[in-house]
Formats: sequence, structure tokens, C-alpha cells
Amino acid sequence: MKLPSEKSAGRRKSRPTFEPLQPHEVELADFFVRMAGILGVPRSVAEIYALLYISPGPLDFDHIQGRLGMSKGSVSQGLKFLRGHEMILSVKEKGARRERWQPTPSLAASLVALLRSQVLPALEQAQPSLQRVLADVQQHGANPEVVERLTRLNRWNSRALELAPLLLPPPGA
Amino acid sequence: MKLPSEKSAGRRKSRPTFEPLQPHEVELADFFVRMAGILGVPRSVAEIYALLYISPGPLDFDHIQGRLGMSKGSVSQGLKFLRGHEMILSVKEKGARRERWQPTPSLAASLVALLRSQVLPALEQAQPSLQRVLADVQQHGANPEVVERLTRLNRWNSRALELAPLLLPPPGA
DNA sequence: GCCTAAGTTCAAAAATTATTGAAACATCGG
DNA sequence: CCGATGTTTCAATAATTTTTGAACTTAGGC
Repeated sequence: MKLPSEKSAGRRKSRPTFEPLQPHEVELADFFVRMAGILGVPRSVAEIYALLYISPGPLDFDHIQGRLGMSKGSVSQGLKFLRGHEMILSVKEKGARRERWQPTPSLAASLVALLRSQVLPALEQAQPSLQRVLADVQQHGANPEVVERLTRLNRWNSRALELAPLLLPPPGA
Repeated sequence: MKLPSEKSAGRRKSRPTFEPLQPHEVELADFFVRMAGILGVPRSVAEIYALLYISPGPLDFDHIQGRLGMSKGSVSQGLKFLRGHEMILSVKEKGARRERWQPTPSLAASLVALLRSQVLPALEQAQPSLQRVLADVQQHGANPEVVERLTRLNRWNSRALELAPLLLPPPGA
């Protein structure tokens, strides 16, 4: 299970080398990358998540960087993103300096959090805007069909905003 | 209602000029652009849809190009995309040369079609891949936690595939 | 069949988004 | 506090995606 490339073993302090991804790990990563793409999540983030997902235990910063062969910056930002969306959590062992990461128990919940963070702000921001547009159009005595469309759009938006907290409970509920 | 910039009116064949978007039209376009962004739909496509959405009647190619100030190529591709996802339909008047476009009656249905076209292929493609990964991991006698995760992921994927045709009926059902 | 208006294609340019890596910052054990 | 390890930041670069426009194709009227 050890790579032979680690010559003259005993040297301390030398930067350890990491195995490149195994075929099945790559395949899983591809899956996550694809899915993430739909939501506009960058490849590097999906790769990190996939790696944690298929790893038997929590991984630290250097392992992630090493196995994926990506830059420190990307790993840092990726972890930040995943943390921010509550998709991973850290397991800091007592007396250990570094944090080690693993996926949150429920992928479903993670996805919900992700969606929430993308859609909700857009809906909120839209509300006043849509109302202004509708008012404007009504004032200009525009085509009834258009007024009807915009009215429906407004209703939708409001409805979605009301429903959101039920379907997508805010972090901590 | 007529712009004054159209000097010495009677000249035939001269390319007509179009009014730039009104503020409320811009505001609606921004809304659609934002929402489209979440699904990875390009700005130009969202702008075209917004314009059709807020216009009192169907618009032809040149009007779209003129009012949005975008290239022929973009208009053509944008309309192709919207057509492909059944988000607009054409109203060709008898004896008229050009097609004129308007939004499909139900925006909801349009969005469903859009989602469908993005998510379904990914799920389908994923199926065998996920199964391979699971098998691989089981064979290598990996951590039970990981096996469990992958099993759940597989179940999810299958479930989603079964449910998809119900929630998102294929075009023409 | 030809000619012209209408629309499409696609390679190149522009715009946007993601990644890198070096420098700055933080934190812990001593 | 110090020094070293661990992490973040961010400007520069690379990669990707979108838009443009000119050449090409298609369809309709005559």
C-alpha cells in the first residue's frame, strides 16, 4: 500500500508525497464536478468535496492539496466555500495543530443549504424591483396581457419567499 | 410616442432604429439575468426572454436585435436556445416573411423544461459510473462508512431517475 | 431557376471566472 | 514574546465562456 517512490525513508521534515487519485476516485470526482457545474460551483470545490466524501476518515489541508495536486489558494478557498455552506465540518483532535475535514452527515441537507444561499438572496433582492416594474407598467396603461404576466411573476416571487423558510430552514432551525 | 431622432422620415429601406430599453424594462431584464445566472444561462438569453416577456406583442428578429443592441449571432443563438427549451414560440402571420416571437404561456413549465434538460442527462450519465465506484470500493474492502455513503448516493440517484418523469414530464406528455 | 431578404454558423475577440503562488497573517507550544 | 507551522489573501495568470460579425446557407417571391 505504500508507494515505492519514497526513497531513503527516514528523513524528517521532508514534504511528504501523496498518491494521485485512483481511477474510482476520479470517477466519483467527475460525478460531483458535473453536478456542481449545474449550480455554478467551481470544479476545485467539487473535487475537494468528492475526495473527502470517498476518504475513509477526515483529511487535513496538506493531504487535500497533495492528493488533488492543487494550489494552497484553491484548497483554502474551496474549504472556505464548503464550510460556509455547511457541507463539511472539521474534526480537530485534541493536541493536534491542524484541522481535519470530513463531509457533513447529510449530503441532502448540504445541497439544500447551497440552493438556499443561491436562490434566496436573488428572490429577496427581486421583490421590490418586480413591484416597481409592475407599478410602472400599470401606470403606462400597458397591454393587459403584460400586466397579467407581471402580476403572476410577482405572486410567484412572494410565494417563493414565504415558502422558502419552510422548505429550506435557515441554518440552525 | 415616436422618437424625434428619425429625421426626414419617408426614406424606404433605411435600417430602422429602435428605442433603447426603458428603465423598467432594464429592471426586469436584470431580474431575469440574475435568475438565469443561477442556472448558468447566459445573459443574452435572459435579456431576450425578458424583452419578449414585457413586450405587448410578439417581436421579430430585428426588433430584438435593435432594442437590445446585440449582435445577430447572439440573437440567433439566444432564440435557438429558448426555442429548444420551449420557452418561446413563434407566431408567423400568414403572408409574412419573418417569424415573430413571444414567451410560452407558462413560465413555470419553461423553467421545468430547462431544469430537466440540465439535470436529467447528468443523472443518467452518472448511474453506471456511480455503480462502478461503489463496486470498486466494496471490492477493495474499504471503510464501511464510505460504502454506506456511496450506497446512499446510488439510491438517491436511482430514485431521482425514477421520479424525474413524474415531476418533469418529457416534452409532449 | 435566380435574386434577395432572413437567419445560421463558427472562428476570433472580449468578457468573465477560476486558479495559482508568494506574501501577509494567525496561532500555538515553548 | 519567539519561531515555526498552518492558513488566508489577493494580484497576476490561466482557463473557460460568451459575444461578435462576416461568410455562408436557406427559403420565398417572381
